[in-house]
Amino acid sequence: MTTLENVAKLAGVSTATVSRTLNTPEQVESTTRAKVTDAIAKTGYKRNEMARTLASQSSRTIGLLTDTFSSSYFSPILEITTKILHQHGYFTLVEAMGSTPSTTSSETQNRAWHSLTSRQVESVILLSGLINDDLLRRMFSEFPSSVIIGQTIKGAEDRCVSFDHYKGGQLAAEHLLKKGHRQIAMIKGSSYREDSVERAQGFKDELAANNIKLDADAIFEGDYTVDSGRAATKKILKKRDNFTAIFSHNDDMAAGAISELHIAGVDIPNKMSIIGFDNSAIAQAVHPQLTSISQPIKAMGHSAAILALNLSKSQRNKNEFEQPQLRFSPEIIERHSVKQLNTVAEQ
Amino acid sequence: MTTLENVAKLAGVSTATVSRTLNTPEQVESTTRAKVTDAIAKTGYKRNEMARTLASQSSRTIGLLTDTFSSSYFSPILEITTKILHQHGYFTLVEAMGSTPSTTSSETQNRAWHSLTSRQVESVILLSGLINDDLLRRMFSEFPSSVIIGQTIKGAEDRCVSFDHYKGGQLAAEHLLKKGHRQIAMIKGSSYREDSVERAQGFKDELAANNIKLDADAIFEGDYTVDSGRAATKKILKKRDNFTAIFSHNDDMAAGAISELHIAGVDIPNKMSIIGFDNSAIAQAVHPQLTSISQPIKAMGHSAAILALNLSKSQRNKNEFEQPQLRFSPEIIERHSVKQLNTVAEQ
DNA sequence: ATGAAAGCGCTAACAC
DNA sequence: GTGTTAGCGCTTTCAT
Repeated sequence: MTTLENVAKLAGVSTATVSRTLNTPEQVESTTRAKVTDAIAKTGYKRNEMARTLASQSSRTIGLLTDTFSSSYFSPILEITTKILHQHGYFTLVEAMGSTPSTTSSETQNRAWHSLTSRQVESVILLSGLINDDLLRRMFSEFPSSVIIGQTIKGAEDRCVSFDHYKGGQLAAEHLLKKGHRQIAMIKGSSYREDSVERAQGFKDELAANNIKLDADAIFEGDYTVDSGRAATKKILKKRDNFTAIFSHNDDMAAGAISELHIAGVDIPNKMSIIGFDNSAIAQAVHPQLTSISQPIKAMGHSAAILALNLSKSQRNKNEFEQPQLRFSPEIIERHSVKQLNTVAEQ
Repeated sequence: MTTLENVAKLAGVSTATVSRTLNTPEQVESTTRAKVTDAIAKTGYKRNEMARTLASQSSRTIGLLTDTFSSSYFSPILEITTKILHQHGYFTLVEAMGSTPSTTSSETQNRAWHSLTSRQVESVILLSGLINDDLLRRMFSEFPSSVIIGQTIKGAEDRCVSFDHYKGGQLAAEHLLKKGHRQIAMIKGSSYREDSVERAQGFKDELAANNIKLDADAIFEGDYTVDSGRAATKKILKKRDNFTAIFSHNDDMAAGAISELHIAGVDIPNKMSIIGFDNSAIAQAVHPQLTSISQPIKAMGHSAAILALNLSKSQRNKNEFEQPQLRFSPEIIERHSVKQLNTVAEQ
């Protein structure tokens, strides 16, 4: 392991000079800079980021904390955030906390959090989803440079990147209504998730505004997996035979629904329409391709990264970033899973 | 920021003692241990892993280097490796290098590598895929404690976790043959990927062993995306009308194929059978559910993690792990996308 | 069983 | 523009 000191000796300068040519090259004369650069090349020197962190009291790293690595949000968020952070000389550290409060030991959660903070992250990006998760909120409050994607926390709105789930639900209802659907079933997500209750509420309210009531027996619960969508659909088919459309709270469950409908011989969209949520990769892979409410994940990740950078210690840098967009709106991506029903005056 | 020294003062002991009660509690008397534990609780002390790394000359962290974070392998591998590494007090650091040699600047690649090594990772798990990637191989050779998932490198077989892609190709062919198929198209992956060429070779060889030739005009190329599967399938349908089956080099492309066949009104599996590769999540989400060659990703990740741990510096630990399985075999997961053709004596 | 002290590799005043 | 030096927070001999 070559150290700064080795390089310094070889170049015939002090360690400070080597450090300078590495960090602020403009402060060192070009001739000495050349000597140093040479020595670095010869020795194959690589700086030790750990020592650097300790000495400079700044780690130039930002944590990304998710519920589970298999979440469909995780990869795109990780991709965009690392890209941006790298552009600014920052590293990313990832940890997972477990998908639900109950499923995960608080030990796991604490370990994840500790793993991040003990490594001196300057900010952490919380990938939310869990509601009632006191821990998450506590982390958010206790770590003043953390930002959160997915919910808005009172009194700290400027650290929250959020999405209008309520409006997303409305949009889904509006679309189905416009297409003439009146008998609609909903496959919702866990009641633990705030986003899911908001989606449900927006959907219900929009229907209600059009004098349509979403009956309790038209609501089915899933856990965001393909299989749970399949199971819910089985129940839907058993329950009543006059539904013409299904609103699913995510695309995976919608895919399960589609699969189950195929098996039951129900034609999509002619006998049953379906609309998903998230516009994730799977929406384009199923047949018919799924109409879905899109959440601009990448853009939200982008905002979060900028926010995190702004809040970082090392960000004593003169050039601050412009304040990024914090609130994002849904958009409907029409594909081929919703049918225009023949005009019928009333349900 | 409370430091070890603060804790030591409050407890009325030396920093060494605090350090010991943290790392080797059995070496400190229970009464003093209690004092220290108290002080730690009172101050809310969290150890600084960076300083610890520097002082102990071991980072207890292992790098995971992938081509892209959106790879379908990445999440499951990350999930299993972090789980195992955590169990042994290790952290995981992730980086992405870019998906193909051409698509990515060598700067990006070097940055990724540097990000890992400069942070003193004790081992790195390379998630392979790229062939001809000198850089990857160079990293592997230059970093004696690195391990690789996905290919076997001569002279370092004990650091390689690999999968028998050739046999996978054979298995696919054997299955199709057994089901009576003779006119078969193949959607292969990039020729840059060794795994893909092996899959193709195994497939061809098995067909040849049964006196069936896979003509050049029955081979179509994709890039592992759903869309490329769709595009390839368009070509297949245009090319000839007597294919009865398609072998796709991954499930995403197979999903694209299924989608395109649906659009073209080709019944699956009655008019066209299809078999995928990887047995990834999407295989269960499409309709009909996809028969696929499974790659035991989780098990492979497990092996890699154990291997990495064994090669780590800090692993001066007395208790070594048993040598994990290094070579994995394919398995066919039958679902509903391949039809048993009515017995026809000859093609 | 515990303490003193010397670093780990680097940065950042502060001098020159 | 460059060198000297004092740490950053911890671990780890080496004494006691």
